[in-house]
Amino acid sequence: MKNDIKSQFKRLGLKLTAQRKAILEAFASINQPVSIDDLKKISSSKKIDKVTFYRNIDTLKQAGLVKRVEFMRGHALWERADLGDHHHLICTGCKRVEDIHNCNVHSLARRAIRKSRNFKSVTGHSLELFGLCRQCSKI
Amino acid sequence: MKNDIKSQFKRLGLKLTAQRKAILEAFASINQPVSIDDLKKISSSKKIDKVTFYRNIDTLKQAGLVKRVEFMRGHALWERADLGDHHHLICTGCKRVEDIHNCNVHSLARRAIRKSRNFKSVTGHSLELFGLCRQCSKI
DNA sequence: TTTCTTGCAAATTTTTTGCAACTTA
DNA sequence: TAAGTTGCAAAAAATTTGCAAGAAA
Repeated sequence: MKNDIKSQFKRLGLKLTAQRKAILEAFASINQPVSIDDLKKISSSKKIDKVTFYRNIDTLKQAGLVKRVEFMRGHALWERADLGDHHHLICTGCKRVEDIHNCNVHSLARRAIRKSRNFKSVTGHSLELFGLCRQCSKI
Repeated sequence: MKNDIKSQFKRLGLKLTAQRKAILEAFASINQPVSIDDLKKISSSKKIDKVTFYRNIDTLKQAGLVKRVEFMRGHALWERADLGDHHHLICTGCKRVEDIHNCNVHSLARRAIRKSRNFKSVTGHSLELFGLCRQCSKI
């Protein structure tokens, strides 16, 4: 069972179009969470309609290839799901983003479930730290 | 230095209007994060314009009286800031929300700052766990 | 009576939907 | 060719802005 994008797409009954290639390339070209608008800019040479981005992001999300992250910005941001479980330090000044690794949210999630009467399982989580980078904290 | 809302408002040069009272009452009447629309419904007897909600939520946020929480819903949710540092278990099925207490994000934040070359301080955080409640996991 | 707030209308921004034309497999 | 995908137009949803009338201190 191959695991490259092409096989993965085939398995899901998804067709590998030029637009999808461009979107995957856009994700591959940047390792920061991106908005629909960022994606549109990155692949601006291809003239892809914004609706196509919305629809494909949704498809990629269903397929488990991208994840949504929330930076309290009023619009969704997305990043590749194959970057491993990690979180972010986000500068509220300049919007700079740095990845954080090795935060064991899973043990925390297990404990939350154990303590809860109403919840049965945790299927996802979101952990983001907001702060100031060195430059912005000087201002 | 009194700390009731009235004094707090005065200190900030904010006027205590009927609309603001209604919004604070709406927040007090429910201990779940609420959207602008929820607030509008809760205080529907008062006929407050939606713009007034947006503007006052912003004011209350600046004043540190409410906090934004992100449940990946495509719109902002808000909750009182005086409920103590806690997080949420959110059912992706029925949208039920349960508070989680005693998650020490602060030590995690300290460690992230210590490890980072670029970041100086953490000023806020967001930790949400998504999952299924007992009822929704049966379906 | 000065300053801050509100409501209304309108604009912006973000996301979704319908449908005919077009690709991919 | 059949099934899935795209672009365009339009709608819906979420949020912001300008301004004159109104309320609070």
